[in-house]
Amino acid sequence: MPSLICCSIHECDGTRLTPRESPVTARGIDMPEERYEDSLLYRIRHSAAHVLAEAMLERFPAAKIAIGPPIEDGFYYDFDLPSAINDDDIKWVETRMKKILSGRHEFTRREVTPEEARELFLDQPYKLELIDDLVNGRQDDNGNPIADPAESLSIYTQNKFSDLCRGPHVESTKDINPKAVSISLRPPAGAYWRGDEKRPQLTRIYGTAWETPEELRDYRERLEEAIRRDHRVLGEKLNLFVNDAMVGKGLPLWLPDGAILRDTLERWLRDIQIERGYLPVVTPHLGNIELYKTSGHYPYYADSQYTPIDVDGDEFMLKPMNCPHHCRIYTSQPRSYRDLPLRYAEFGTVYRYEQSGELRGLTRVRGFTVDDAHIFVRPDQLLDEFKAVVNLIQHVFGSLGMSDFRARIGTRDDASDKWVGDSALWETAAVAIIDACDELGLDYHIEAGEAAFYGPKLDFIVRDVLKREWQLGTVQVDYNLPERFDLEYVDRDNERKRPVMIHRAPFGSLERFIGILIEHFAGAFPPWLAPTQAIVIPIRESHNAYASEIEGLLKSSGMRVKADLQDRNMRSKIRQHRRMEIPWLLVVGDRDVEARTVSVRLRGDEDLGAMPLDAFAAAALERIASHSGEIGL
RNA sequence: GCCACCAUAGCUCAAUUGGCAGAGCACCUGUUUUGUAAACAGGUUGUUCUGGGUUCGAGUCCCAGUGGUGGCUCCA
Repeated sequence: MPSLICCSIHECDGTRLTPRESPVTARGIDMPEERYEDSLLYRIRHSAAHVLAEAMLERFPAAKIAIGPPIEDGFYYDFDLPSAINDDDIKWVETRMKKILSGRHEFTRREVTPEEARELFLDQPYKLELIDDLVNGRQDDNGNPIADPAESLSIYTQNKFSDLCRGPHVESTKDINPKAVSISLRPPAGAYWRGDEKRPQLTRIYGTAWETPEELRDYRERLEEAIRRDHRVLGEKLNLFVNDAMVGKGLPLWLPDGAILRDTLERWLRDIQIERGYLPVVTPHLGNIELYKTSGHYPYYADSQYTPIDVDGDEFMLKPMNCPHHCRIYTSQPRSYRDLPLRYAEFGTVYRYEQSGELRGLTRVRGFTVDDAHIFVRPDQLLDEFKAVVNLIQHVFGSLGMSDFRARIGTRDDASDKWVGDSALWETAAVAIIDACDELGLDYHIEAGEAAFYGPKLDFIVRDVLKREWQLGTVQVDYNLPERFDLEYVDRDNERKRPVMIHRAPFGSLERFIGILIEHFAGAFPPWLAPTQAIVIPIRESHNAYASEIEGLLKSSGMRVKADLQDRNMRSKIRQHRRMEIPWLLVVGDRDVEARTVSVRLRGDEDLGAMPLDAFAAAALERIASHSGEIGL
C-alpha cells in the first residue's frame, strides 16, 4: 500500500534530536559538534524540568508526576492533575520556578536500591511503574526485552524536590538564568501516558530554557517568524486557499491565485514526466469496493476510509489510493516484456478519513491530490528504474531549492508481523533501494519498521515552520499488488511472469507540498511560480493607457501581469503589491511613456530604475523560463 | 478520536462587577493626479459561531453542538 502521504515523526523522547543548538567553537578552532545529550543546554533543560515539577507540586499537591525530558528548544513535564490548569496557574508556576532558580539549590545525585525508590515514590504511581520497568528490564509491546534490568537507580534532588532520573543535571540552580526560562510560551497540552491512547491522558506543560536571556529573546523571535511564514497565515494573506466550514473540515478550497500556483506546478511536473517516458492515465473518484478487497486495503484499513456508498446494491468507495485502478489498467491488455517499464502517471485525487484533531491547513487534509505514478517493471529493470525515480525526485526538490529534507529508507523489522510477501524478495528490494541511493550519493538513513506493509520504501521528509515533520516524496517497491491483481507479462522465453511495481510520488500530495512550499519561500515565490509576476503601476491617470498597453504586450508574451488602474496614489499601490510579494513592480510615468521604458522595482527593496520595455520583457521571461529564484534583472 | 484553550464587521482587535456593540485597515462615494512602503473628507458594514438555559437585562455566566488553535494518538 502506498503510504503516499503520511508519517510524521513525533519527537518526544529527545533521542532523535539533532545536536545543532550547541556548535562548539573554542578560540577559533572548530571543534566537532557536541551531542545535544552532552551539552550544557541539555542539562539546563533537564534541570529546569525538575524545577517545573517542584513548582507544580506546590501548586497542585495532589498532582501525580510522570516524565519530564529535554526536547528540541526546551523541555516538558507530564502531570496527572486533579483539575484543569489555567493561565493563572501557569503564571504562578512560572513565577515560582524563577524564584526557586534564583536560590542556590544544588542538584545532588544519590544511588538507591529499588526498595528505597519505591518507598520514596509511594504515592507516585507513574514513578512506581517506571521503577518496575527499570528493575525488570524494559520490554516492548511484544514482550521482547529492550533494556537490561537495573540493579540500582539514581535520584536527583534539588531544593525540596526529588525525582527518579538518570541525569545529567547542572550542578546548581545558579547555573540556570531564571530570565532565560519560560513556560508560558506554549499552551499546556494533553498527552497519553507512555504515548498509549488507552492509558490515562496527562497534562503536558512545555517550557523553554536557554543559557542567556538573549537566546530566549531570539527564540521568541523565531517563533514569531514561524507564525509569519505559516502557510495558513500566508494562504489567507496571499489569497491562495480557504477552509470553509460549510464545505467541510480538511477539504480546502483553492482560490484563483492558489490554483494558478498549483496548476503551474502540475504542468511543470507533467512535462518532466512526459520527457521521462511516463504515460498519462485518468481514473474516477469512486470505485467498487471489490477493487479494494482485491488490493487488500479493505477492510484492513477501513478506519481511514469513508463509509461505502450504495450504488444499485453494490458498495462503492471514495478512492483512498490510485494503485488498484492503475493495476486494472495494466490488466486491460496482455503485456509483453517489451512493454516494460510501463509508467502510468495521474494527478489522482484521493479521500481519506483523517482524525479531526490531526487536520491542519494544507499539510493534513481529507481530500488531496497525489502526483501518483505506478511503474511496472521486470525484475531486472528494478534498480535502474528506481534510480531514475530518485533522480526525478532530486530534480524536483533541487529545482525548487528545497535542500532541507532527510531521506529515510524504511525497512521491515522483526517486531511486527504486518509484513507480507517473501523475505527473499524483501531483501532484494531493500538492497536495490540501498544500492540505488549509494550510487546516487544520496544522504539517507535506514529506519527499521518504517516500510510499507508490502515492501521497503524511500521517503523524503521535511519539516514545516513549527518543526513538524511531513513525508513528501516517496518511492516504494511492491511485489504484493502484482500478486493480488495477478499482473503478468509474457517474457522472452514465452513464460508468463510477474512484474514488480514501483509506487512513487515526488510531491507526495499537491496540498501538502504546496503548504511546505509556501513556508519554504515565505510566500515570496520565484517568478515562475508567482501567481502574479508583474504589476504595472501608472503614476497618474494619464498614464493608464500606457500601463494597459504594457499589460497587453507582456500578457501576450505569456507573463502573468496586471495593470493597477485604481484611483489611488502610486505609493499606496507599491505598498499593497509588495505585501503580496509580487516579484516585479513596473512604475510608469511621463518619462517612461516618452522613452517607452518601465521603471522596475523589485519585490525586496531594490529600485532598478528605468529600462526599455523590451529589455525588461526579455530579462524577465528568461528568469521565468529558467525557473530562477533570482528576480534581479 | 482524546486533553486544553479560543470564536465580536471581510481582516486585526476593543467593549468596567452582566447595563445602548466600537476602532484601525478593507470596501463604497466624493475630492485629489501624485516618480517608488499608507493622499483627504464622508459613508456602509454585525444572527457578537449555532441552539438552549440563568437573569428585569447576556458579547460577557451555565449546558450542548459546530468550527479553529496547541499537543497526544493515528497516519495504507
